[in-house]
Amino acid sequence: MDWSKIPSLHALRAFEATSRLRSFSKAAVELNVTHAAIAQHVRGLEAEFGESLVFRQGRGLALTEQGKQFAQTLRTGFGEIETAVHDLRTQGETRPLNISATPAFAGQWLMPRIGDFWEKHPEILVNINPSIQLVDLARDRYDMAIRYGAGDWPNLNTKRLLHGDFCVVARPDIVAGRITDCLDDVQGIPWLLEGSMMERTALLKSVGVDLSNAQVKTFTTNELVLSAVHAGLGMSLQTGALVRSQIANGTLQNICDLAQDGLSYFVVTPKGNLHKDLKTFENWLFEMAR
Amino acid sequence: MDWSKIPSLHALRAFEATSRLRSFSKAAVELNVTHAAIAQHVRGLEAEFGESLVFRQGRGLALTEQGKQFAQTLRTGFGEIETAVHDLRTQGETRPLNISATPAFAGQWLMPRIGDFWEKHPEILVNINPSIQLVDLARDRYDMAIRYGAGDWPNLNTKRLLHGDFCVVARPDIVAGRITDCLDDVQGIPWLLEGSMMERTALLKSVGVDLSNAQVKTFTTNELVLSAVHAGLGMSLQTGALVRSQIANGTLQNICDLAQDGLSYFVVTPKGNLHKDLKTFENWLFEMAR
DNA sequence: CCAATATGTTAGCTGAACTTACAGATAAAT
DNA sequence: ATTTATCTGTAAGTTCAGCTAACATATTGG
Repeated sequence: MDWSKIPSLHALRAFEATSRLRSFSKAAVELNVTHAAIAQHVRGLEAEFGESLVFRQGRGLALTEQGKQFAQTLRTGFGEIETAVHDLRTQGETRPLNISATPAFAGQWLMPRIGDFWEKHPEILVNINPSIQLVDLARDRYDMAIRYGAGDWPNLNTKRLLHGDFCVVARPDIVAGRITDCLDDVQGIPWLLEGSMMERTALLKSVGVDLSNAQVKTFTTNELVLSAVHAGLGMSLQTGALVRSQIANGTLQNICDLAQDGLSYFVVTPKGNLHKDLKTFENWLFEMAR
Repeated sequence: MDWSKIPSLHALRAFEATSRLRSFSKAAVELNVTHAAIAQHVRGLEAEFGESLVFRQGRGLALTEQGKQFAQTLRTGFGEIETAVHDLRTQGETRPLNISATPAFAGQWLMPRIGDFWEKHPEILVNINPSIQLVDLARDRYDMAIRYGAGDWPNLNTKRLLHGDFCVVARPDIVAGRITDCLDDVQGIPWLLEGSMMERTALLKSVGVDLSNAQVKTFTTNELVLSAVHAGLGMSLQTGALVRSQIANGTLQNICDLAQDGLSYFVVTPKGNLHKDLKTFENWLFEMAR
């Protein structure tokens, strides 16, 4: 497109408005400038083209034949531009943020804090969907996912939110009187585990816990696991970040930290198109994680 | 059209070029600005809409889904604008100026000076058509007429070019030795007149000249009248403006001024559509008339 | 590993776009 | 016929949107 042959867009707009309203003064009102600005633009176009576009008719203006044809095509052009802008604005109307998160994260970390976000941003709706699966952000129309892993998912933006350190917790009275570091002094206390957490059983094995010689109870969700822990039915392996506040307020006892480099909670967003409120929510997540 | 809801046209243009070329740098070249200007415009649009429109992809850019749709409609709009400009330019290609003038004006005043116009504006072609009739400018496709009269022709623009004062002239030797003001001392010198000039005979009668008692010779055109005057065959009534230069250089003697209010030579142009070179020619005419 | 090419970003500059102020033309009201 | 209202015409002066300059960072090709 050879823009060097096209006059000022402001001038073309001034002429288009003039032609539609048959008046410099009315065009000035529509464009929020003075009639002098409009007149200068239109006369400038006439000078540039070497053609009359408008002429005086009584108190108002009329268009020459060339002016009429010119204005008609310009109006179509500016009309398309207006349509494009309108369509984009309509499309950008508020729809909720769709967030996918692991159930543990959603239940243990996010939901307890979400009240703070609602208070700070009442205008932003957030849908939180607990899922243990890696959702396809584009296909399933998620704006963000909180994932646990190494962070190397292709074609996605990833930012580490929380380190994935594990710890073993139990209700304090269950381990009362036992003085020992880590797992040496918890023989006989049942293990409470989530059935699908193969990684966690692997982790326990790697630090010497022989689950085949231990009393193990499994549940379908980590929520149930945590309910059983709170009920004093045993001890459980949990990610530190999720239970940090309960350790802090004394409802749970941290028996043992089990650091595991490389696996963390990540904020995952799609490349390209981003929800207009995504950055706001993301900033809030990192603020809460500090 | 609510322009307050439409962002900067410069920004929309920057985005359109970016989307078509997939590059800030290439868009900058097309628009003859720096890549920084383009980047600022596009990011400004994203901020205003609260939507991502482009994202980085390696060294270049890609469009989001919304960006693609937005760009498509904008391209149509700017395409129409380009078409409008191109059509107007094509239409305005040079054609000659068509000028109608009275034969006397054309022959005595305009043609002697036209060389100056040709020299100053070799690119402008001018067709000069001598006619004693009032041409219909629109119907007969004249861009301008030089008319003699009161100037009150309806639906036309009129500007007085030359005052219509008359004078009586003769070759200097024809009146040598006679010392008198105006017509008292020219008894016996023949009158040389153009056959169709009823107004002039009426003017002479109104100042006391009795043509029925005088020697009168008539010719078909004013050119022939002036040739006879230059040949020393008599005296003639002429419009002062047409013979002023010959009086000044001494080839003719001004015997008498006969002022006649209200009738003058006018530049007459149509309302509405004007030839692109008309103003240039008109300005030159008034320059010559000073 | 280095060079080339592209985008990101901010401080500072400037001329296109505009305003101001008045004049002139035309139509409506008195 | 005169006055008032409304519109365009125009030139001098003002201003900030649009831009450049300069440097940083990211990505790709050699």
